[in-house]
Amino acid sequence: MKKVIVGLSGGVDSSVAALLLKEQGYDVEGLFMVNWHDRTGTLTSNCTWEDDWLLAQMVAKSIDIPISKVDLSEDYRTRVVDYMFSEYEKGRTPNPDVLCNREIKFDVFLEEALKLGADYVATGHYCRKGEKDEEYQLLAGLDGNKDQSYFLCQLTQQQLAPALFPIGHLEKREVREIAEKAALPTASRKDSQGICFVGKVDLPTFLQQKLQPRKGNVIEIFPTQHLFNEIDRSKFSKDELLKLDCAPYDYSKVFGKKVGEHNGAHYYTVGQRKGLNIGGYKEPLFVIGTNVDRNSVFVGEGHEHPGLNRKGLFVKQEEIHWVRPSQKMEIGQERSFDVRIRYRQPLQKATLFQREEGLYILFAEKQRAITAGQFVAWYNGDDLIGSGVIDA
RNA sequence: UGUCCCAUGGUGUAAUGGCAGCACUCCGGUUUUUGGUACCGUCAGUCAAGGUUCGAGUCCUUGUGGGACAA
Repeated sequence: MKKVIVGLSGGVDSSVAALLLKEQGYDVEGLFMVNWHDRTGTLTSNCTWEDDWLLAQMVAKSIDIPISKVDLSEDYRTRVVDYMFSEYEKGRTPNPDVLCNREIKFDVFLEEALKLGADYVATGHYCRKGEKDEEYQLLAGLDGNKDQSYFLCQLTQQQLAPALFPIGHLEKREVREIAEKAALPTASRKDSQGICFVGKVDLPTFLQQKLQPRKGNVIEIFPTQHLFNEIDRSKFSKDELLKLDCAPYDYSKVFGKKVGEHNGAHYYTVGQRKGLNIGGYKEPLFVIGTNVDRNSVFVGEGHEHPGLNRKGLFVKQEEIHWVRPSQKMEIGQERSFDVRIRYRQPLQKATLFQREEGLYILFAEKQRAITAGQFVAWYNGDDLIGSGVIDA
């Protein structure tokens, strides 16, 4: 009998994953991860890992599987949280949960599970595993509303090999129903939110552990800025145009009007509306850029501000990751994909251009708030082909 | 100093003498395994003192504060 170790989190999804595997006849064991002890800046003070551990144990008992726990908080701190601070410090906006999957759940945790003699490792992610062209596929979950493949966009073939996603073909509603029928103690437990294992935090407060507040100016950039003028496209080569279309605007050298003050540019991210403390406008102000060296936050009025909507983005060569190595593009090649730049975003038509320095991604429609440090993932329909960190 | 104009939530603005409304901000909530977005909701105002009127944000007087022109 094949042995599967399930990452039981104390939530409904991993509970049902374990239950289904058990019903399918696997030798199932639960393994609970402790990744975070600190509560600094946490909003849900009553929601600590102890509660989750208790729930996970109750679930294990309920479906009659052994369970143990493993403390990975050391790795979580160095490989997820430190990365988070360092990215914010550089003025970029990281995605800790993508890192958590790559570095913890499908790395350290996976190793632990294999040490315990597991043939497979399962999680409660809404995504599916397939096989094609002699490699594993990471497929979107069938519940289009819950699809979590985006969070696994950095996994490798080696990480995918022992993985099982028992609930990827189900709708959230069905998962809850299964949990209810089996009377699992997690059946009606609220879905988790916020940074996984840390929870919902007030980000500026959380970041203040490492990043000191520093007063700086909020500067409004007007949509009439010459920066936004259409260029004469006949004067440039195709590759020059590609670079221009995929480059961010540089606001630090153009005229802008000081409209307020902030406590540190590194606390802000592109597309952000709340927290600027500036009123009196007809339409809301959005952050359209930050500069941590000058400690400036650049804002623009309204959803349609040209600085907020861009045609393309760039991923550095060393940041490109192919979930499906067979699909890797050659230098000079261009291909169409379905792309998203954030969780739950409907897939966007885009063309990828592989160049020596990296990947240029040009969208059919302008994209709102393209953010450095976030992940871009490209799909072929359901099939997550690759991903990378947005450089700019 | 003379004349004129203005004063409404934190901000920007509406209201023939007849229930002070809208937008932005803030705060709270919903959605969301990242940040962010979106959606819903609450709080909050007629510069001060008198007067006219059934009734004043609105008209009159004075004061206070700001702006413009004049020298």
